[in-house]
Amino acid sequence: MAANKQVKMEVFFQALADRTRLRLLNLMGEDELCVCFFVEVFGTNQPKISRHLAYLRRAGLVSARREGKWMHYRVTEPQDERAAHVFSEVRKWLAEDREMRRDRERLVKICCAPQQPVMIQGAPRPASLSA
Amino acid sequence: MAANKQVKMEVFFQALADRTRLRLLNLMGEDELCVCFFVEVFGTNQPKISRHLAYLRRAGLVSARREGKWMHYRVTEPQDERAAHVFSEVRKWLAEDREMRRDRERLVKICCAPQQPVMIQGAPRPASLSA
DNA sequence: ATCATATATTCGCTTTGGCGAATGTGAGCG
DNA sequence: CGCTCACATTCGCCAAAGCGAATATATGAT
Repeated sequence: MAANKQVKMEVFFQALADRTRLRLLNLMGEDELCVCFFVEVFGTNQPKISRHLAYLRRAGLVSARREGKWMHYRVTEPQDERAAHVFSEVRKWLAEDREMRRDRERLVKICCAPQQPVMIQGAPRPASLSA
Repeated sequence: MAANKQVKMEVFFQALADRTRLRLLNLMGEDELCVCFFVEVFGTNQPKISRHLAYLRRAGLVSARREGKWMHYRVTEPQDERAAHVFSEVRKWLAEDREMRRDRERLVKICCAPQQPVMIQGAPRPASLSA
């Protein structure tokens, strides 16, 4: 375990200073989520998503897990207690935003649709929606 | 007056994504503070301070008040409740940082010194230290 | 080994943002 | 008026960051 990898505050806020990254964090919620879902929900190109996820990873806000061809990303709790609390409050704030809500709804809709979009056929379902 | 100038989240975090601006916000604390004190405490050039204060102002995080030759800046509470809470928690976080603490100490030291630095002689005292 | 799929990285390009130095502005004073 | 003081803005310059397009990598299937 890293003894006390202190969160650099500017780096933390730089990571939050972009709408796409905020949307990514919002869509992850409490669970891990597969890259293809971000692409599908945002309706954007895939490299853009990957670049922003990489940025978040470098900033220490998310971590990634490989499962076969798929990569799952999830929010990482900062070690610093105060930072973790701020981060948590930020995410609650995100959840109230119009566009963020729409994103969530689209995720649900996409997952529950009888006919899945091509991109995500066979992709691992988000845990929160697989109940 | 604008009815409900909604806080744009990216703009909010962009404003926080710079160490100098974080230090400015920290040094203001709950009271208004005169520009010359920022310059003196940070030991930097004055245009740099003014530019960052202007940035914070454009982002809606601080407001300014003129008093003769002097300009006083203070933190502005966001209208949005959730935003205000996040902002408040961020500032608590700032207050725990090493450098931020040093800044505060330097402010006190400068204000209480028997021989004031030339720059701030005659400048209006910060309210929090004039008791 | 070849191919397809899922994701990551690189490449130009443009925009944004930070800096110090210089200059502009508004208030008070003589 | 002209001068000074406190502060703001502008000007080049450079680095960071965002974008779409193209390319690279890794895994699994055949």
